[in-house]
Amino acid sequence: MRLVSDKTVGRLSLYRRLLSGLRQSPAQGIYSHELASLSGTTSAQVRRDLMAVGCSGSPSHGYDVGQLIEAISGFLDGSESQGAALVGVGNLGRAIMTYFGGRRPNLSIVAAFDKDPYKVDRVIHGCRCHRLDELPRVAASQQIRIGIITVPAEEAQTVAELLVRSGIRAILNFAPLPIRVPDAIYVEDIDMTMSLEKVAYFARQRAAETAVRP
Amino acid sequence: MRLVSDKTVGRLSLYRRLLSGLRQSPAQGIYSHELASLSGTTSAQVRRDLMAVGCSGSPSHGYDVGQLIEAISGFLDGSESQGAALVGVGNLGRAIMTYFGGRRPNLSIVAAFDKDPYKVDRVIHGCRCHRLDELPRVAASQQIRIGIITVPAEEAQTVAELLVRSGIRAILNFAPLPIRVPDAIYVEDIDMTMSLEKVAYFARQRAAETAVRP
DNA sequence: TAGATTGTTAATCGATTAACAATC
DNA sequence: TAGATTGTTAATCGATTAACAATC
Repeated sequence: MRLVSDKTVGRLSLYRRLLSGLRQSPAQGIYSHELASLSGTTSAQVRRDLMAVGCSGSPSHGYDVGQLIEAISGFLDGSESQGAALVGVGNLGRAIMTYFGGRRPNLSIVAAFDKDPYKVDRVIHGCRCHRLDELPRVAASQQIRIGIITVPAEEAQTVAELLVRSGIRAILNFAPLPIRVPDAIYVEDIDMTMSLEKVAYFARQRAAETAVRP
Repeated sequence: MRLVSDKTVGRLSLYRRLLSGLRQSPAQGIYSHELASLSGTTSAQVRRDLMAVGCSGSPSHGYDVGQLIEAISGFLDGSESQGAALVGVGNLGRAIMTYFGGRRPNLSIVAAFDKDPYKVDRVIHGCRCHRLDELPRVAASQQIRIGIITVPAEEAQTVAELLVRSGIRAILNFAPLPIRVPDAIYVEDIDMTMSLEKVAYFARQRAAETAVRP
């Protein structure tokens, strides 16, 4: 399979969800401009992304919806299912566990970790909560390669290093500070504080712009 | 104030948090490469961002930390405080409310909304939960210009349109589908499903790379 | 056929990076 | 002074956009 960019992978994830939600007959087609309109991109962008996963359409019928879903799934999911480890069973951590709870068979949170002894050994949303120092053992035994960090900022770096030592290859980081890991580890940051402050900035800016208009 | 890009605003938000966490003497300086190392960017990037908010440093002492925090705050926060409205008081919504609860006096969630009558009129994390149809009235009376969407995907578009009708200027969207709003409205998407699927993809890819190595 | 869409190449755009004189 | 950093301009890079022949 060809090498694709970070952004393309993200758009493919969105395309799949949009296509799955269509609920039209399997044989029906969809044009690139239709998918572009749904996903908020351009039709050229859509065609390029779909080409990257080996999909081709026809000028008369566009792309086959069922075939697209299958191709994107084959590209994103691979052959075997993947489990993720979540570290930090606070309010946010529990919400994330619920959010991803039993969504997809190919990708789910299979183990949670916390340093708080009161949370250990409880089952939250069908997922066992372990002691933090059991991470290497559990990650190895369950072949976990994905880590999710939902601990406070000051603990994020320590947890990141523990995840890396436990054999994790990619991290979804919710802590509001960047973590430093080896280049071989993929990190995706979700910095909600940054996002809210950006929104606040542009809300003020747009409001000022409108106020100036005659 | 000069016009800055979306990304610069995000980085400034991060710089401020990093600088606030330093806890060094107010008179002490910081070099661009130090801030770059903390934030995961380059020193040239840092200098360009700081120039955008009118900060200048000296070759001998770098940038004054206190002055930087003040300049970035002046740029991001503006003169008056802003309140945000959160729509969708589910697991994720409540976690977000806790997360941003009483953080900053300049920016906080001041009202929550849900269509579920059992949630209405309760106070969650010091924040009153209103009926969804009260959004226009509450937003107008409290001059709310920021909206946060934490409802399920299928309700996101309806809620987005209600927010726009209520005078909101910028939206933080947690729903896993893009929302369609007028160009004048700023939208920041946090698509956690996309992020997790990206992480899963690269975890698999990186694992495969390592496996191939001799 | 006519008309719209696909696949692919060339052009554009913006952001990042490199370079370097000015500064402390 | 010498050495490192700043501020600013030029070069590079990558991604997006435009263009257009091939296709149905």
